[in-house]
Amino acid sequence: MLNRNNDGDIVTISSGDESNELISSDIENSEDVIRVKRLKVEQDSETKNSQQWIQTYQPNSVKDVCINPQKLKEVRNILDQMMKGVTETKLLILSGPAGCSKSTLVKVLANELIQRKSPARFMFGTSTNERGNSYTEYSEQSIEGTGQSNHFSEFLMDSKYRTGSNLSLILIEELPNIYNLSTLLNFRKSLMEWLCASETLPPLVVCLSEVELQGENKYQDYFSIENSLTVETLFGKDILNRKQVKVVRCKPLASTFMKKTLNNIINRERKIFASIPKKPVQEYLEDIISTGDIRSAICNLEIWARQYKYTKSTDEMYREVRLDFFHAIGKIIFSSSNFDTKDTNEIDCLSVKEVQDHNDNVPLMSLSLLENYPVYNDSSYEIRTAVNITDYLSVGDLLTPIDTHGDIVLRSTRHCLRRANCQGKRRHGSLKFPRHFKAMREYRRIESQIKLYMQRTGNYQLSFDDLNLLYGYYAPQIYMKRSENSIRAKSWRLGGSFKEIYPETGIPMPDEQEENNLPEDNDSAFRVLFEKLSTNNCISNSEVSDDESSLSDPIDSEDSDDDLFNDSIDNSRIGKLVAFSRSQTHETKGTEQGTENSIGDNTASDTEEDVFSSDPELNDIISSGRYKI
DNA sequence: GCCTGACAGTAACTTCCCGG
DNA sequence: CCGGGAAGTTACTGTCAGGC
Repeated sequence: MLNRNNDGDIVTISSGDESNELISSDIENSEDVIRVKRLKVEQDSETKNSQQWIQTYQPNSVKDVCINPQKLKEVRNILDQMMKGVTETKLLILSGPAGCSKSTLVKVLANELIQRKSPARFMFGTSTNERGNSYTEYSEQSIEGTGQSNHFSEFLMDSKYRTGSNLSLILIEELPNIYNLSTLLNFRKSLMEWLCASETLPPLVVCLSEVELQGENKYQDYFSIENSLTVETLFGKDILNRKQVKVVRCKPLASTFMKKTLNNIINRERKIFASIPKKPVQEYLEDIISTGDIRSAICNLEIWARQYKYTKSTDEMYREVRLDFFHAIGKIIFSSSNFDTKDTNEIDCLSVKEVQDHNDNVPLMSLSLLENYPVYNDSSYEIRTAVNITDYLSVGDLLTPIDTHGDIVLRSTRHCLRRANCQGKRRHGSLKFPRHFKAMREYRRIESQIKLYMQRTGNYQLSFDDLNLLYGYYAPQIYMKRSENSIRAKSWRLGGSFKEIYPETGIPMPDEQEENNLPEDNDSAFRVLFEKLSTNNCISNSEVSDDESSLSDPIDSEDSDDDLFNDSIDNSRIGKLVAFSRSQTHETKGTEQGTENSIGDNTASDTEEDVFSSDPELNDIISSGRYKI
């Protein structure tokens, strides 16, 4: 109802939508009510805007919790029995990765079960604070004036009396400093006392986000709470073996449940998502859903959606760059259809000008024209035309330092094709992607895989080159070699699964499904691989397919959907890779060792390396500064 | 002795169907 | 359209036998 403060302003009104209906009709039109309504709307709007989605969409009921229904059912049954006192279970341990809705589920279930048990307590409760009494959460700051190691035991002592009409679920999400031995022992001792107590106790739940810690020694030779915070290392076998303890293990959330929750948020935030095309939203959803962490997924989705209109998806920009680029090639090869009404010379001039206005990457344009001029009339023209085009492209290449070299390349190609002696109706083949694009796509794909792998394993110390070498080259070798260091690696790896690697073949690329199948843990293969890298740096099979058909694809709809396609050349990285490859090649030649066990034909690959390292054209490109290193 | 693949069992996930 | 349940699928783990 309405109250007034000393100034006569209305300051409170019953919360909830129903409250508005309670306002009597005789004051419906008064200024006060209008003012109150406006204030309430503004406050709600401000509160909502200032809150993060993770707070706004925090589940209030069990049906809103993003979790496997079977898991929900299991936990609900256990908690229900604990609250009714019909089970011997006194401690429920919920373990699993972060963001799998463990603690949210417990809090919501506590509200539901205790509310059902004693509804009178909640009849007059209107604020979330009052409703929060259904669970009591441990916090290191919750008890003042107590030594740190006694925090927890004091908390449990106080919690013992939260039974009967004062019933509360005791939730431990925040742990005391269990890395201090005496605190850990006190923690276990307090729990053991709780389990052995004869009196009726409130339900005690510990939510543990299991983590594998990565210290300086990332190859863990031992298993302890210092490197693995798990149910076993935290509680110890004495507690876990007791019949009063129940452990429920949760897995990362399945995509179906996360998709449902996130789509619900997208629906409710339709104002923000209205300006974002559906496709990037769905692509981003798939990306964040794969983590199995609903909390970080909601946070990431919010940041992504709010920033989208300013930054846009980089993938989309790449696509636009690519499409513009291929339109430009088409305008040079076939001339632009925009000027069909004009005479031929004018069409050519305008086509070239249009391309020049929008593309300044002349070397890439030259390369693309070189690969695509044969599609004009399916190469059915005099050989002289082809010779002239390649000559002009070469001249344009030589004249790179001159500003007008792009003009020469474009005009001469258009000029030659315009004068090509073609009989009958002209028929054209499909334009092809330059191998540069294909190579960049592969480069970015591997790079993103490595970044993901580094994120997952926490191995930030190793460089991109190191990881590429480790997982693209040494891992399959070590695996295939039946030595004492052989490792049976079942998990995901760069370059494809091991079962697809054969001694006589190169390293296959992972297929689309496998790309998403990332490893959960850092496997011990890293150790052997790292040692291998530091003692035996050599590359013998860095094969690059020269098969033009494999590198140049016709433009089709399938390629248009390729998100990883990108024209951005990271010159510094290319320079580093070239320098790295060369240094490895020289080392290999100098030491003539370490390649006995390498995959494939060493002679052939060595020859390729020699050709690569002594390529005068490449030297010229690098020394002329066209690829700045 | 080690590696590998086949097989079985289990748990979790996905899909489909049905009723409200 | 949504929720619940059943059935099918997938992933993971452990065991065992055969090959090197």
